Amino acid sequence: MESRLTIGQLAKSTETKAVTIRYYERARLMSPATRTAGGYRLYTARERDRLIFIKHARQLGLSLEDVKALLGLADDEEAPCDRVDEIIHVQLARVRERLKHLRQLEQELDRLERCCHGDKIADCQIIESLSRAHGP
Amino acid sequence: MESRLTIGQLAKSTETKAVTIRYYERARLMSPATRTAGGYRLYTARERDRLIFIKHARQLGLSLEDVKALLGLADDEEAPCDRVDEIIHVQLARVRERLKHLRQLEQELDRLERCCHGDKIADCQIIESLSRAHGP
DNA sequence: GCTTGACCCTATAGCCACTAGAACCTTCAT
DNA sequence: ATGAAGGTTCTAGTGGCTATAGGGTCAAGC
Repeated sequence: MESRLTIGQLAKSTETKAVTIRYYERARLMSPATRTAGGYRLYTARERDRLIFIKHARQLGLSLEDVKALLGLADDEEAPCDRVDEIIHVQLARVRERLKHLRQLEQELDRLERCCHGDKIADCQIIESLSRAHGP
Repeated sequence: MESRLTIGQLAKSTETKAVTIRYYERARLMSPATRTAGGYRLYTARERDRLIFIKHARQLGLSLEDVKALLGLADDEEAPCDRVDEIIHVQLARVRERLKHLRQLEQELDRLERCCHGDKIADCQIIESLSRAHGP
C-alpha cells in the first residue's frame, strides 16, 4: 500500500513547513517530487525518510552543504565513511568553539546584569562599561 | 588638537572594517560623518567612542536593533535605566538558551563520533543514526 | 606640476536558510 | 455547484555583513 503524501501531510508528519520542503527541492536536497494531474507534489515513504534525515542533520547544526554531502555519501553503500566521520568531527569542533565563546558571553552579561546599581542612565554601570574599550 | 581620522584609520584603530563602518552609517547606528572637500569621511574621537560602544555591544551578541536602542538610551543621562537592564537581561536569557541547546548538540555529536566503527557506508552508524527519527 | 600608489567613494549583488506575501489553481466534502 | 482548505509559482525580505566593479582623492616624492 503505497500511500502518497501531499506536501502538507509530509510537512505535518515531519514537523517541517511546506515552504521549507519546496525550498529543499529547489536547493537540490530533495529530488523533484512526482505530481498529480493538477500539479500537486506527492511524496513516498522513501522521500519522507530522506526529509527526516535532513531534519535530523540540520538539528545537529550542519549546513545544507554538509547535509547534501552526507546524503550523497549515504547513497553509496560501498564507499568508505571517512568523509562522514570528518563532517561530524568538524561540526563537533565548531560546536565546542561556539560553546567556549557563549560561556564567555554568559559571564560578561552576568557581570553586567549584577553591576547596575544606578537608576538613571548617568549612573548606569552597564552603559558605562559598554563605553570603554574592554578587557574581559 | 582635534585630530580627525579617515575611515581606514578609524577602522584600524577599532579593529573594524571600513565597509562595516559605512554599513553602520547607512543603518543609522553612526550618524553621517563630516566630509572632506573630496568626499572622504572624517571622524572625531567622540565618533570613535561610539563605534567602540557598538563593537562592544555586538561582541555581547546583541542585535543591531538592540545596540541602536542602547545608543539612544545612553544619550539621555536623566532617563531611568530599566530598559538597559532589560536588554541585557533578555540577552543573557537568550545566551543561556543557546548554551543549553549547544550542550545537547555537543553530546549528540560526541556520541555519533564515537559510534562509527564501520569502514563502509553500509555499516556506518552515523548515517544509520541520522536516518531514523530520533530521541536524544 | 606630475605621477604613483595607497586610500576612499558609490552602487549593486551575494551570502545562508529560510519566511512572507500576492495572485492564482486544485481537491474534496457537502 | 459551492466553498474551504490546501496547493502552485514568483518575488522580495530578513540580518549583518562581504565582495566586486568602476571610479575618484590624497600625500609624498620627483
